[in-house]
Amino acid sequence: MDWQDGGKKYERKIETQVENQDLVRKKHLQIVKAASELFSRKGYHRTSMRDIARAAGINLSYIYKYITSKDDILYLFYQHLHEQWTDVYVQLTDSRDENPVAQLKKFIEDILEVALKQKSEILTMCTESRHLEKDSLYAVLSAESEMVKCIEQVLVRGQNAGDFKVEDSYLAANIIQFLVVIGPLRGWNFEDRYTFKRYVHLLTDFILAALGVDEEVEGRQE
Amino acid sequence: MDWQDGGKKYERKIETQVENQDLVRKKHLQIVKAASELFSRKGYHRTSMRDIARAAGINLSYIYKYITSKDDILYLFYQHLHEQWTDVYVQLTDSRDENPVAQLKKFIEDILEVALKQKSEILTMCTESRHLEKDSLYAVLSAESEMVKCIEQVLVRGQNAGDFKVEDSYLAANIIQFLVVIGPLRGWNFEDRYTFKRYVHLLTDFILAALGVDEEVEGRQE
Amino acid sequence: MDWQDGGKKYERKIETQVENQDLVRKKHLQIVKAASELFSRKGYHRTSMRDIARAAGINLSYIYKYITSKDDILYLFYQHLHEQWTDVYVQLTDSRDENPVAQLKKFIEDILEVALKQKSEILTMCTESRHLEKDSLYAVLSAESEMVKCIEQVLVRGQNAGDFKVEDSYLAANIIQFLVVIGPLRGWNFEDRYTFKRYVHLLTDFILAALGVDEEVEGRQE
Amino acid sequence: MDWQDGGKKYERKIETQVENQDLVRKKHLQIVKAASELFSRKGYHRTSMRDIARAAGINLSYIYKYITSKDDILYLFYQHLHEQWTDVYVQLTDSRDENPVAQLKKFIEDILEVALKQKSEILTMCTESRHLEKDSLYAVLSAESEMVKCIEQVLVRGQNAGDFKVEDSYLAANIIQFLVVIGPLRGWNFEDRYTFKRYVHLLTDFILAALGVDEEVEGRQE
DNA sequence: TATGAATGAGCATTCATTCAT
DNA sequence: TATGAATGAATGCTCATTCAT
Repeated sequence: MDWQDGGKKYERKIETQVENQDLVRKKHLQIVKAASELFSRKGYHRTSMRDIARAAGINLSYIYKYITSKDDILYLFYQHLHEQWTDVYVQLTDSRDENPVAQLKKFIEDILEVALKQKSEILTMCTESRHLEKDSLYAVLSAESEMVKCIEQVLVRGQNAGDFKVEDSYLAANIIQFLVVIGPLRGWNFEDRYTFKRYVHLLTDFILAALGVDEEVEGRQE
Repeated sequence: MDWQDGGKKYERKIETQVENQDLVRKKHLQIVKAASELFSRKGYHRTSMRDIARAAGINLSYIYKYITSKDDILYLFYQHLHEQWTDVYVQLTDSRDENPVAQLKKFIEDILEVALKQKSEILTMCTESRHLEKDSLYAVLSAESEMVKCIEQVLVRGQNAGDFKVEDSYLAANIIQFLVVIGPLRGWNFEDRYTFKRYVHLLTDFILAALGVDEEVEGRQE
Repeated sequence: MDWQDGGKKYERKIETQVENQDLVRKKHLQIVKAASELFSRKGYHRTSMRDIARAAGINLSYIYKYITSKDDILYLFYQHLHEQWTDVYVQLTDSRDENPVAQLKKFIEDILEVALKQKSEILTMCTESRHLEKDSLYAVLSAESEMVKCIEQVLVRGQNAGDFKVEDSYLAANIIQFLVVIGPLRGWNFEDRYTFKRYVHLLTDFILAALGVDEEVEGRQE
Repeated sequence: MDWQDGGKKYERKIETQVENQDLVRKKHLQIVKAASELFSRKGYHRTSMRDIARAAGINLSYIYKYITSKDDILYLFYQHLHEQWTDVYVQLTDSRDENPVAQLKKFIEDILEVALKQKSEILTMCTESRHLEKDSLYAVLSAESEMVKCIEQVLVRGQNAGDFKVEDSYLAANIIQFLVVIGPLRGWNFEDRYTFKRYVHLLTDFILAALGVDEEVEGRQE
């Protein structure tokens, strides 16, 4: 089962009072954009529905035509972030004919690029996920679990091909998934210490070394 | 500069209306113990001062003699957690005559043991830290930064001794510090998939491999 | 002045934006049927316009072409109930040549039958009437007052004929009008304690006895 | 089982955050007095917690130390009214040695006097009772049912003594209980049509006649 | 005739905090 | 040292109603 199918399976439906699906999508986007910025700046709990309504330019009560509770917005926020990740994971899954090492390198670079754009959102994503209601949380966790599976598949293939030495591919996949968000989570500003390119290089090297890949040939340097 | 001195430097003072320092310490402990459990269960924002007072067995208004705001309690919570880590970092710093590889191994094992005990607190710590007020946040971040420095020193020593191959010791130290909390952060129950011992082994191997240590001699297995 | 004329006199006009009177009647009926059920189940205030619109199958905004405010619907609800009573009162008035005792007996039986059908509506009618706006309330009260007058006329005739002994026919008429709804108001389920027939018998006896009618001849029993 | 014992059995407890029972009673009284007036004037749903707080002279949030929800206030309102009735029912029960006819007469006079004082409250009581939450409603209904039992006992005794002719004492008791509140329920202002004394006389006569008491000796008149 | 989009005012309730003693 | 009484501001959410088409 790959990411694309798996992710859909556990998707939670947001109930709306408006039928027009285009409009729903548009308003959801409007809401989620406003909320993203606010959640990232003040956190979920310190952001009031009033704040969101104002920032989204939608009347407070009217927002409730498109969602049923504040939790929906948090879930929309996750969905929105995940959507931007999907491409990268789909590509990772689709490129199964390539050399696993190259595959993984590409993936790390791509996902870090996405993560760079979502810097503050990712922090929010990680810190607020526990405040999701049960259903939403389950949907988010299962989406994440699908992503980890994608990585794991690559590791297993690489292991079989003799490219990687991994004792436990599940843990390794989790660690990798975890490491690609370390930057936003620790609040690093890449201008301060590393260029983005160097950061990608260092993190890739760390991961590949951990997977037992002998990288000495390479001499990329800034 | 080592962890013990450094940590103190940036400590934020909590202003109390009570002089007796012993009493203050005692009450703070009472408060923090109650709050830890509540924060871990419900999160910072969903925990009310009333909840804390009740759980701590201290009159709500009386609590304000020992703190000035709810944020103080969150800060106390961090202090309390960090204190339990300090020993491990102090030991890491003190054992500078040992072989860096052994030193690091010991450190990882020790810190994972502490982290295991604090499972839910660590999750809370990571998810709620951003809700600290500016001063508190700064104090916490600088404490963390000191811890990272301790790790970095070991890496540098190991690098110089030819034990480690690390291109950037700062990033590596950060990653290690980050990885030792991956378990609580992802909510892993070790009973489910790994024994604690195996988990320590796998994570240690991953890190050592990333640092270029050739571990093939070892064959620890459960 | 009799019921039919009297009732019309004080009728409050519901202003509509639609001319076609047939259509208005049709929509009003649609609305009132939906509202009846909802009011009876949840009460007036807990029933939202949205609920009514949905239940009636009419677009929410479109409803406002046929009414001007929610209060109008409550008034329509009363009108609708009263209409079902009218027949009984008209018949009571029309049968002025009969023996007053027989007349009253027939009336009680008929009105209880209607009341049985409207069980939950009657409860709603009595409990929500005070929430009518001034004009509507006045219209409803005057309609009720006409009904009481119908009963009073019978009592007066019976008194003059020596069938009844009533010191104050106005109060007696009011009491009778009041007693015929006691069942729904107290929420009695006739299956539990009485059959409907026995209930009619008991109530009729009570009223006739109060009016000084000597009923000993009769021996109706279930 | 008599009213006093029976009533207590089903009493619902209102949970407070304040221990001091005297204070609780005092505040409850303050709240209930304000609420009575407001409920009677505007009805339960149109009365906001803010209204009540303002009228009671208690800070809105502080009210919640003494109650847990708005429904509690409605229940308090019933309790408060019922308390004023209790005396009359206790007296009715205690006077079981007297002549049932006299007993009943006294009861009707007493209860009408109480009802006169509570004119608008009684209307509210009857119209809003259905909006009580389940538990509260059950408590109120069982209290009412105890009152009816008190009346029924008198009827049964009178029946056995040959004073009353009642085919079904349960229904008769219910009717009597119902009739004593007819005045407030129909919104009668006694100044308009009857003096209070005459009203008592007329209603008493109606009830006694219905119970088959031959009243012709009496000639009370205004 | 009919509809979907939109609004402002209001709701019950909770909170961190302070006052008075 | 310790407590119970009290407060103001805010929160998520709902509602009757109107607008624009």
